[in-house]
Amino acid sequence: MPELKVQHILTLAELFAKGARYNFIPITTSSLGKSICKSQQAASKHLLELESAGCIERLRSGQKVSVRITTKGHTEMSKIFSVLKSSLATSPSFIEFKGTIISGMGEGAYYMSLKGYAKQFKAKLGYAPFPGTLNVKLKDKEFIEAKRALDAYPAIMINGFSDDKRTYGWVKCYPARANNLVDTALILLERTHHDDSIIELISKDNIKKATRLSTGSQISIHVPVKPIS
Amino acid sequence: MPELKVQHILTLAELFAKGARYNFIPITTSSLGKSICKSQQAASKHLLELESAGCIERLRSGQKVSVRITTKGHTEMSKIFSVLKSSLATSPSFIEFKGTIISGMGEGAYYMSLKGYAKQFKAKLGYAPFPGTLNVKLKDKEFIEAKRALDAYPAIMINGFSDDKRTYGWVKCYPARANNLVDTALILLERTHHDDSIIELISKDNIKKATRLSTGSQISIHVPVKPIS
DNA sequence: ATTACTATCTCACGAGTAC
DNA sequence: TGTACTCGTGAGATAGTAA
Repeated sequence: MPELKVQHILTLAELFAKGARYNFIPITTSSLGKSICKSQQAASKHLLELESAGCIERLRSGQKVSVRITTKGHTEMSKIFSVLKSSLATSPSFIEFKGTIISGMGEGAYYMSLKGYAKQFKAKLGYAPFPGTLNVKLKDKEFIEAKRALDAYPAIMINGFSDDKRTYGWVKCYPARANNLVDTALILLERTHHDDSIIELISKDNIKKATRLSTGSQISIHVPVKPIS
Repeated sequence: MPELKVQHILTLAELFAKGARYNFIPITTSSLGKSICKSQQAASKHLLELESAGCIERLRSGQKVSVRITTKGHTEMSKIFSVLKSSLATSPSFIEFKGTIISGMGEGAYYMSLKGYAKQFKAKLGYAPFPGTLNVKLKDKEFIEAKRALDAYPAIMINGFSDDKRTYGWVKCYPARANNLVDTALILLERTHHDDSIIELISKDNIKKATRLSTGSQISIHVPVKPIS
């Protein structure tokens, strides 16, 4: 944590902006006050405090006062800057879901086996999924929100299609890893009868077997995403 | 000026660092308090204020609370960031001197005409200077400091030499522009009898004539320098 | 015009505590 | 455990003013 007082940050930034890093810059406390949206008195105090903190130097020639930022002032500012920089640079490399396995498997199997989907899965995911989806009831609102967030990320699109009877909606696939053990894909469906708190997973093999999990078990799903710039 | 309160900057930065930009992150006010070196109460208030400012959203699931930074929060943070960024990026492209022309011209002429200097001037500056230097009395301490600052920048070096009688010191030349009118060079001498408050200028032609200035006139000298990274 | 002192006010913070 | 209230203290701000 930088030792620069937070309320001095913008004042020091203003001095930098005025070019006071490398030369003594003539400045009045009232103009500085206006720049930082504070009173003349506040600006005066800031300068006094920055000076005694060793962040700036002042030169007086009679009435006029000039200010220059010291190396320490520069260092302190850089510290703050890099804290903010690294903060803003943070972007997720994955989105995590936690929940409980619920029944499922029945209806999903029907869809997975439809040729219109199966062919695309094979082509785009590299495998024909085990016939059936694993349904997971999300534990918390937080994960329901995460599901919405995930929706904004690019996915592998499985297109919808029609047969004689009806039309089938698209499916968005997000390759993921369940319990850090099994490769799977989280799927978002164009049309679903599930509520928001349920997500579905598909996999090459039977996930329940592979993870030795059964209905009621806790499961965590780790979905890698490309950081948004 | 950003509307984010300054004391919230580090708190928001901490939330960013925890990854709260893209997902709801579970966080307790006491852990947040520790992170920002404040009390649990302060952290709680910061969150309340950031929330009502529209910078964050909170989700409660019973006991647990999760926080996510909104687009506005991101925007506000970015504003602060770019203020600091542009401030720190500021570096001088020139150093300015202001002063009064004083006599001079006499002694300087002698040195300028010495072959040991004249040859180097011709080779390194591209011209043989008008025989004589223009002496400028700096107006303020600020400019005396600027002179010291200038000394740290790379210059065109005119080497010292010896003849039968004595040795002559080096001369550092900084190409400059006087009154935004005449190309000149500010010179710093290894040995000088002048005090700190006087600088000397050389030029291809007679500066006084070119600028129509005479002893006692105000003059400003603009010395371009390469920004320090 | 300046800077910076004193007095006053506001509000940020921490302590204690209810829920 | 949590969050967030009230309240007291003091830092940080402004107003007025001296130099």
